[in-house]
Amino acid sequence: MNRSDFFRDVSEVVMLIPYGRVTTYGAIAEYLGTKSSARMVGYAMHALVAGEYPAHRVVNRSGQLTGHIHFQNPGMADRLIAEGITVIENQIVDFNKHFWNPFIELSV
DNA sequence: CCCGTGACTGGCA
DNA sequence: ATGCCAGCCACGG
Repeated sequence: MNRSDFFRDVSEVVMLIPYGRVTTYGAIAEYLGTKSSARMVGYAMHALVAGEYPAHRVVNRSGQLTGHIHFQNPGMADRLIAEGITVIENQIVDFNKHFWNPFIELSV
């Protein structure tokens, strides 16, 4: 799998995240078979923010909006709040209640 | 070509 | 429970 494949796959998974749900960099990385490259998933997000992808639904393992800096206009938190998710200080409240697991939801 | 820098994470102290 | 550390690897200077 080359870089562009990876980026494309990441964008596909991100696109599948349901409204009002969130997932993590690691979950996506693991789903794509590159478990140890969660960081690359984060890197791939740069390309997605510019596009029509719900990149705001991807947070870190503890439910923190570590990528909020890369959003403008509606901030990352505002976009999530708009979807019914409670966010306090860049931290999602009841994170696991909103967590979307690619493995289970896409029944691999 | 080498080096520092991350939207990260699991494991272990 | 909390915090630190070593892998991780594409990019830009």
